[in-house]
Amino acid sequence: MAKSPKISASHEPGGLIVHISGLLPSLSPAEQRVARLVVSDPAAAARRTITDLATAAETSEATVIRFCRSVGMDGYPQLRIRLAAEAARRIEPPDARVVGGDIPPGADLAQIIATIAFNDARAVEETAEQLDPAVCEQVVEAIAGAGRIDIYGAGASGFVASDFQQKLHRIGRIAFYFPDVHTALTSAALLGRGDVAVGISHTGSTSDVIEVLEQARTRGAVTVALTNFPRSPITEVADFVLTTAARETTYRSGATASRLAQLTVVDCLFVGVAARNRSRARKALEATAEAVQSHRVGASRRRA
Amino acid sequence: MAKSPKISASHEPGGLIVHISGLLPSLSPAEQRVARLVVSDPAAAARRTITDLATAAETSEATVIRFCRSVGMDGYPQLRIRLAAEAARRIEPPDARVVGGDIPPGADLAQIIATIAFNDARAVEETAEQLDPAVCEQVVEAIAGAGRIDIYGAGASGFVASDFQQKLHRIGRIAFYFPDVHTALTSAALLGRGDVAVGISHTGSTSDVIEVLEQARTRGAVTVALTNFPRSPITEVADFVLTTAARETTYRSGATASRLAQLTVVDCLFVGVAARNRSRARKALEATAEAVQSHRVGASRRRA
DNA sequence: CGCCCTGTGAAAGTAAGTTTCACCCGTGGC
DNA sequence: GCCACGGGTGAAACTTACTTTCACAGGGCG
Repeated sequence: MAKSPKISASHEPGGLIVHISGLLPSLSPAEQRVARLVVSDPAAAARRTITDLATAAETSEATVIRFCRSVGMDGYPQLRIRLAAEAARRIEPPDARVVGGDIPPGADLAQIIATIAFNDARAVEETAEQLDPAVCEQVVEAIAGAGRIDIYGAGASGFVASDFQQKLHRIGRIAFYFPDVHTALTSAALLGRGDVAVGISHTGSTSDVIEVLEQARTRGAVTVALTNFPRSPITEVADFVLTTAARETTYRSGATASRLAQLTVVDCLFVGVAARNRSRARKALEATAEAVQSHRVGASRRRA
Repeated sequence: MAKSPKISASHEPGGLIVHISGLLPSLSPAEQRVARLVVSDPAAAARRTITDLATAAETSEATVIRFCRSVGMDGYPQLRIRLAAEAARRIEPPDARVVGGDIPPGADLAQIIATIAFNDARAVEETAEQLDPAVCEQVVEAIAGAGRIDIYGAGASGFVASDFQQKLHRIGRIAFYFPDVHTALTSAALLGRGDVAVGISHTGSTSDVIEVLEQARTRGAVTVALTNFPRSPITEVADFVLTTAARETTYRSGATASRLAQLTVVDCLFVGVAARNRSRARKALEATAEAVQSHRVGASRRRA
């Protein structure tokens, strides 16, 4: 009854390595040698061929196979991939990323990259988490049914505004973005019921944007604010408020996290609007995609 | 040894899957079928034998081997264990989120938001993981020491280019961005040794950008490419190649993920450059921050 | 003393992975 | 329009890795 016929069948929950070291004493001497090698460096073992491992354990391939069966594997290849998986899992303590923190003066580039990426990704995730789908829904509806959409944003938020404008345009919505305050004011004055005005401001305190949004509101347009600060002035002139969740580290990070968060929100709105009218949006997108195709080189393969 | 003399050598630190999806468009059709299978379910692929995988991809074993070589592996067994390791690391299938996938037609807004945020955050994370700090370092050095920096980008990548320009400008570097090809070409022609040209193109196949970058290179400038595809044409005219890792879902997502990834890279470079000269950058940033302060309302509290 | 039983490796056998090669097909020159 | 060319491909030959078989060595026990 002893060992040859699969001992613990297929159930080694705690992890393969643990499992193996657990039944190490019940193995035959030659198998134990194999087991010790495997346990001491699973990753290395996974890289070896069966012959290689057998030699290292001073035994034959047959014994290695027997070992595989003893620990519940079908054969050597299976052991190998399980080992690789195991080894991969038991590494990487995600080191000391400074959550939302500053970047230490002596940091090398790899650290900087890790920190930035971590914060950026967090901003995106957290923004999505706290986004209110109900509000989004209403905004989407307003945009989808709008006669015209004006988008305002200054400085860094201007990029986002412009991006949003371009996106909406590509799916056939009539959208405008104005880099200039005066032009924007003029445009806002021409809005009316059934139109939508979107103001983007990270701080929520950019007077230009607030002013324009206010103008739009008095004209009867639905106003939407996108800001990081739920109680900032801009929210007072907005019918709907969408917030980002970027804990802007310091000025050093160039405010990219907030930008990413804004873009994510814009993307959600965009997809929401596009989803309202699948076929039309699809057609429009395909047409615009085709239009730029001619500016690509190497049409043969690298079409992506 | 004829055709595939290791292109991107041995550096796919971020993760094999990411690496493969980046390479995907540069693969031959049959190899692409294999790649897609592997990317869509690495764990399953790791369990298959080469014949099995070949059959599933409707191709021959030979092609699978070719695929292995194309992505930098020695052979199939190596791919297998790497895949297993990879699959193990990326734990937990985060519920029904369609990783890199499309958004189902019937999805409600909450689902859409979750999917988008997930993919966006992933793009940022994976991009950071696969960024080569050594290359970044060199690029940072070049930019930090450059007499002048030209940044090129068309369409969506233009926003990123513009953002980069603005960032560099804010820390006192002489940087330009040209929305127009002809102006850009003119500018490139005026570059020389000690200058840096950065070309941004998600596909890496935007002829305008490639052309301009090439021009810059012949003039003796250091050329840097930022693209999602490590083997795209743009890499041929670049001294340094930085890649993003956005598995662009469909056109529906409006290519935001790739934008975010690009911005993250730009942010890293920016912070890297800024870190090179802390005090000067700090002073410049403070000065520019002050300059826009007057456009804020409610100065008392919301200083952020 | 000899029997059986376990552990073992050599060798044979099978399956997996790899290389070679000829074919196809699209491209570009003549 | 023809032909040479070269990349992409799979069939088949080949090599290596894995698995099984088998014979034998040693040790306990009747």
